[in-house]
Amino acid sequence: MAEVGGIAAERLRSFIERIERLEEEKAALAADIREVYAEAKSTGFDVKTMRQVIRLRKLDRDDREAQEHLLDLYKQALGLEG
Amino acid sequence: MAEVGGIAAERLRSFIERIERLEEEKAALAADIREVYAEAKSTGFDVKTMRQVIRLRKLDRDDREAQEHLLDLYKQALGLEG
Amino acid sequence: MAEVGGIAAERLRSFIERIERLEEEKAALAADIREVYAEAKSTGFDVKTMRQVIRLRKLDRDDREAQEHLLDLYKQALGLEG
Amino acid sequence: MAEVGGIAAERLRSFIERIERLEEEKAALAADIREVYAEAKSTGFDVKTMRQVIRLRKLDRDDREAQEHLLDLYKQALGLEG
DNA sequence: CTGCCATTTTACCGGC
DNA sequence: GCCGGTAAAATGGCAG
Repeated sequence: MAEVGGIAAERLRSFIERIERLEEEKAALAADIREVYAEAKSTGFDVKTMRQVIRLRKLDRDDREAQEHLLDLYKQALGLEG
Repeated sequence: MAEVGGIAAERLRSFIERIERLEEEKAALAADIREVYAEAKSTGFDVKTMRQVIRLRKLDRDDREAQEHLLDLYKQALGLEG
Repeated sequence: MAEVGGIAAERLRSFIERIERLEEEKAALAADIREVYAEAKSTGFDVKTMRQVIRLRKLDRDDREAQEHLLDLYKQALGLEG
Repeated sequence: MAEVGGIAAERLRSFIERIERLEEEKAALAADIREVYAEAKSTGFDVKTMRQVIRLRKLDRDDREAQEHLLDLYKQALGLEG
């Protein structure tokens, strides 16, 4: 019985389960991250500040990526790197 | 008739209408922005690149703000600026 | 120096700044809207439900506008109100 | 130089980097998930509906877990399976 | 329990 | 006219 109501049920089930598995791993990582924050906090660090630092470093990274992306656009616009 | 089903109908209506008014203005601005892009495009500029430039400049601004916010947190953490 | 790398730099800068200015105003309105929701919430209204109401009213408005637009088309086609 | 301004700099750096590493892995998983959705979509499935299904299945799982947790509490309270 | 922040979802806009 | 990607809105989760 590969088809139910015109839907390839097995295929769908496979996709769903792959996603659920990945979501599970993602949730586990989120839990790990929370643990690290908790550990840092119990060591006396300020979580709010840590988050801010991490956000800032991420902004820097994003900025660099955006710069590179922009450069690519310019190259493209000028017909370089063909 | 200030109350309907336990809800302060007039008060609610007022909030709703304030929001709808603001949303309208916001939509108008979005339309203006689209127009500017269209004009720029018809002048020969590449819209995609323009968007990227604007995004980049915004990232810079956000970065600066995050820096300042971080500085504030540090000050706070050190008990400065009482 | 009106041209850099074949790009009318001043013209571009002008477009960019117009857009950024408009974006700023748009962001300010978004902030206003958030404030109104916050106020409504602190008055005891449920924000989520308010959003639903607003969405529905917008749909209604869009419908009416579409209807009116259609009516205009018909009138035009029939040579009325020319 | 283990201390800067009263902050155990190395320790902090270590926490930050652990978190960033974990965030990176989390982002990678998010990308994987997006890919699976994309693949499913290109196979003809409706992504929005798939998300709904997954949300529902998660609710079911959470319910079951809550039930089981409650059961454990009861068992414990009754001195069973100690 | 409240407010804030991240993530997710929806809507829009440009390109093909 | 549709698709893909990008930005905005909205919801949910976490810290304080």
